[in-house]
Amino acid sequence: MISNKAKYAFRALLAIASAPEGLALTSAEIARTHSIPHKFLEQILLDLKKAGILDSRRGKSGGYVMLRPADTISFGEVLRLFEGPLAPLPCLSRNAYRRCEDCVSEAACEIRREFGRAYDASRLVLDSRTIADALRNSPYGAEPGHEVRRAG
Amino acid sequence: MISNKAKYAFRALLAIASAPEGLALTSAEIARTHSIPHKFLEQILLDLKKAGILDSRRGKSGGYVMLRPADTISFGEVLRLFEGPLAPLPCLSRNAYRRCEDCVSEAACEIRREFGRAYDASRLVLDSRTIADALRNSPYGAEPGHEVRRAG
DNA sequence: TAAATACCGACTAAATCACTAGGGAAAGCG
DNA sequence: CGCTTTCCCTAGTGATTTAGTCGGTATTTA
Repeated sequence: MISNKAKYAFRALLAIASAPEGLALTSAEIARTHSIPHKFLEQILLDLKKAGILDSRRGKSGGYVMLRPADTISFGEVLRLFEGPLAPLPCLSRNAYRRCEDCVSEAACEIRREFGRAYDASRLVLDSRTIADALRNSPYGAEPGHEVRRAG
Repeated sequence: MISNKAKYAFRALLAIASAPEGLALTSAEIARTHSIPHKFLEQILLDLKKAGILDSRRGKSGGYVMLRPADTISFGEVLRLFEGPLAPLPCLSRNAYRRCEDCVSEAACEIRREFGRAYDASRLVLDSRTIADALRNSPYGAEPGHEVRRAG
């Protein structure tokens, strides 16, 4: 199970990415429309900003906008931001490799091998699917403002 | 990351499954040879017994043996035993379905859809690969005693 | 009967989760 | 300037989970 924090981050990102280009959404607005505790959401948006995913403006008519285009932001990247390494074993993480204590041989470890298969499978999805993809296939959702103009 | 508990469970299971048929391994033995805290391992083996995966004998020359054959025990089953539902979202779990609070529409939820893809991919691996599979493909490991006799 | 083993319940210290509290800093408006 | 609105930052807190430990009981076998 992913954390609420990560889930909130995705909700917020999807909202910001699907807003008309240039229009900043405030944390209060997003919190209200998506039932996310406001102060908690502020922290999350801050993290997304520090990660270089969002940009922000202060003061009246301030808020958050996308910094990078939505089609360059994968689910895996965001998930790692809030959950840490996604690998089921430390010895399978590329970013945060750590040898298992008491591991005799990684090459011979059946557990590593089997979980490696599972991890490969899910990583392939998580690291290739982007926020833009998710919005594009959405049955009701708009396409992201950064990619395609809405008809109107 | 999976818990130590689950990792210990896999180590112990693989050890018991690869022991000669009928030979019971004691918790102390497994703990020693695999660097697992003994009392902690006892709890884990108990859980595996309660789940109908292992059987046990008490007293001198007691220990643990497989109850079900190793090729009927998937990694997913064992993992669920110790980690609870594997689904990344409660609304994606078949066994332990729970609606997300504040979910307007599951069909329209982009997060659910994308994580559904990732979960499908890893579930396919985890629920199909068995303890026997893991031992069979092991470069150094023996084949499980329950399946095939060792040459000798 | 003694030793070895599985079985059982309670406890604990540390970490993580899901927030809340209480501000400060900057931008814009009048 | 001062006021409001927003983002920004740090600390704290109660509940839960993790990773065990501790101290024993029950059962089997030699």
